[in-house]
Amino acid sequence: MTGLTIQEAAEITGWSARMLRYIESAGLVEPHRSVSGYRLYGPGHLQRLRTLRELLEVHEISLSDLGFAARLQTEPELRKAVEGWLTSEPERPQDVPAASWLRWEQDKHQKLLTQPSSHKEIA
Amino acid sequence: MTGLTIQEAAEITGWSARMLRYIESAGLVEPHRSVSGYRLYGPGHLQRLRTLRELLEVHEISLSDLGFAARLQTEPELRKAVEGWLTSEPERPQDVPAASWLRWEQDKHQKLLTQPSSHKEIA
DNA sequence: GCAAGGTTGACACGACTCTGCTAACCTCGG
DNA sequence: CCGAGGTTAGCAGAGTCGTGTCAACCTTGC
Repeated sequence: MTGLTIQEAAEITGWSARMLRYIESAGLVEPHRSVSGYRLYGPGHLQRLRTLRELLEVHEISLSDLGFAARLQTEPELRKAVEGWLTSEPERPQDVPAASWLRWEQDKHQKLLTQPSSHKEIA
Repeated sequence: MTGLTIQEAAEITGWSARMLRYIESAGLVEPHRSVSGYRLYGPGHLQRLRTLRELLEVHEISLSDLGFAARLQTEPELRKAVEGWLTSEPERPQDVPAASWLRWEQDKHQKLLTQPSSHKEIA
């Protein structure tokens, strides 16, 4: 009783049990384990799972994106390199109206949303 | 002569012509165009392409990652949301030793490196 | 005017993502 | 002890990424 089982956690967070395991494999939300190996989700985990859902849906990002964001936070080298590259304008600043890659980045998620995923009560 | 053709640019930057078009479609390096539609790469573009190469290889990131980083810079909402999520510890701070997702994020690139891509003189 | 090389569009392929499902096995509660 | 439900491992299938290649057509240089 030091946490909910994976099925319970799944039901109240809206993820499937399968996805909870996947998310764990990605290191994003890692529940405790009972002595016998059962996953035990505490309130903090549930909260984190719910906000994760929010985050991904609202901003149309992927788990990989989040993983990369994490790297950006913990690898200053990387952060500097990336920011440096992004802010150094190629030729003329007006060339890229800050919309092309944005389009691109969002298009690839656009398609994901059009496929009717079984549990996805966004509508 | 206001820029190199795609083939020339490809040769001196190490990308393939195909990839230059792909990179352009991602909005990351967009050359000028001649009246007849030929891509014209200037010194700035070449520089950007070289550093892009560096960036991706050294830090093992993808074009999508870079696209996401760009979004982070221009969408404060997103940035705040992501940073907020990442810094809110799930239960105990020691749970995730800042290595799991890092592993995960790098593993997926690890494999990419093991496949012998035709032009990739990293060795 | 013709070969070399540019343009877009499409197919293809392997690796990876996200997700469901099934199998074989372990654990818990009554 | 037995059924519900947990665990891992793996297949599967649609979609994306990175990349090559090929076709059909246009442009340039000589």
